[in-house]
Amino acid sequence: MNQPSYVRIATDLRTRIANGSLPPGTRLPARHQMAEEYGAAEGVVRQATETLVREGLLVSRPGAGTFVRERPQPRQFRRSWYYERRNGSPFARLMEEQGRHGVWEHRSDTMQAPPEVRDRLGLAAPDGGEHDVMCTRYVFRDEGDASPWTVSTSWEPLDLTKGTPIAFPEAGPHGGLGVTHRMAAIGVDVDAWREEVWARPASREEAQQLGIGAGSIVTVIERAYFAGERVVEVCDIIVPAESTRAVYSGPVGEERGHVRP
Amino acid sequence: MNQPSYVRIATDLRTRIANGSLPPGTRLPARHQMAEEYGAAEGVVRQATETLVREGLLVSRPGAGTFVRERPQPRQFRRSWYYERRNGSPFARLMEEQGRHGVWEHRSDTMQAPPEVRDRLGLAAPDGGEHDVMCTRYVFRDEGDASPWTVSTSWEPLDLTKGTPIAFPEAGPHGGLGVTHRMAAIGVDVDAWREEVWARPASREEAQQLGIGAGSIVTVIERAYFAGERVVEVCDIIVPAESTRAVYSGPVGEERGHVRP
DNA sequence: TCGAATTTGTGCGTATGTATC
DNA sequence: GGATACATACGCACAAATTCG
Repeated sequence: MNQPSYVRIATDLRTRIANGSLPPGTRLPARHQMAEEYGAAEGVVRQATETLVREGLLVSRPGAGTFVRERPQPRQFRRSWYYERRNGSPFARLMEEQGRHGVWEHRSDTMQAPPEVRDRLGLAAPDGGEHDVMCTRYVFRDEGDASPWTVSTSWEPLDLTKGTPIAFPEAGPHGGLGVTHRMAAIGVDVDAWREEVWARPASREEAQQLGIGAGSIVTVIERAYFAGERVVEVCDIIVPAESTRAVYSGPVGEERGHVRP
Repeated sequence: MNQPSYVRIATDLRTRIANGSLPPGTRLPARHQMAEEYGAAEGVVRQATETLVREGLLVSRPGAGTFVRERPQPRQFRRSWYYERRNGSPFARLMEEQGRHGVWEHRSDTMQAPPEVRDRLGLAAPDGGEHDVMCTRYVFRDEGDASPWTVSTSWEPLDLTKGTPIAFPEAGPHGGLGVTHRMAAIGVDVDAWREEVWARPASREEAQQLGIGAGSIVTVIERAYFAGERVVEVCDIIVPAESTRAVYSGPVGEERGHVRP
């Protein structure tokens, strides 16, 4: 079975990265040079390196070169159900558990929810152009780390929070605390969560924000928090797929309620 | 802001697919024809269609053409913690809940566990070439559906199951039942599970098995079942990322134990 | 500081092999 | 078997970013 050249080259590079003969940070020879070394055309080498860029093993920077990626310690993004109802920020807590120090930036704006978010929040049809959600964008980082852990976007319905001290998630007396904490402060009892996990190629903007190669893969976690039947928050959590694993765990046993279809 | 041609073409195709003017099953014009229509080179059109193939929107078949993908109903792969400890096969049950009918093929072999599996199962160093795990490969399908939901590979340590009626997961009186059921039959009390979720480009073989385009993305779910501190099964579950979402949900509350780091 | 060399990203055109119809 | 279409491969050119003397 004869493999295409670009697959052979990709495999060769992959093994040389794996066995350490191409350590992180190494700059690969230029395209034309590798083409000569492998006895192949430049386009073929390009296909091979693009493959490894999508796999997260290489990064290319125009004008600079193609580099073996500095692999951050494998990141564990624990998503366990027992997390909330504790003090402090959930992300800060997650990082502390791994001996890291979490920091983040955010920006909150009111807006009219786009149709897809509307649907997830169970909002009625829009009333003219009126703003009906608080949208907050986050970038979460480990203080010592160059590239962020995740970029996230959260939406909360204004009919719940407008005029309350928690309307802005990161401001006021409960600023920066978890959703369940903040909601409890206005008498909303968050009793369940639900997350849908999938993956897709990163957009150009996401790849840049997360410091990953163009076209590489992001894991998408779509979270919802519930108070009874009411959805009180939804959030899109975007993480680089090749360096971060979402970890779920729990007991084996009978159904105990609090599960959303 | 001037975008590259292949991005423009990809965006154009994406919107035409989204708004229904290129319905599922449509065959796109041949590359050389599209190149003429867009006033671009063939290579550029190829870049554009390859992008959409990776996104799961197109499939190309050599000699036949490039087609808008028949989008299966969005698949929900529920992974909730309360699933087990019920009668029947977990997959059959999952499908029933969605009004489908699950079927599957399998093949079991004893083998010596590869290092990575060894590590996950907590096995000691290999003893010569002796077989120490039962490896079972599955293909799970919806009876009415062309492409499988998932291909999975399960490993169970033989020092637990060898010589017992459950040594072959799909044979004997407990064949086809869930891991917790089968283990209970030999007195092993499975009390916790843990899943790591991430994603990567599909291998050629996986893409073919799952009926997705070359280079498109698979979600990987690495599952472990625990009996106390002992890992009694590990399983790699591979699903097409663009059509399947892993769904986790649970209550909000305090830690209740049964969680594995 | 600036300019020259280098490198990637993008684009063009062509040719051949192989699968499909 | 012939026509068609994609996969692979070759080679070239230019713009933009980066590097380095």
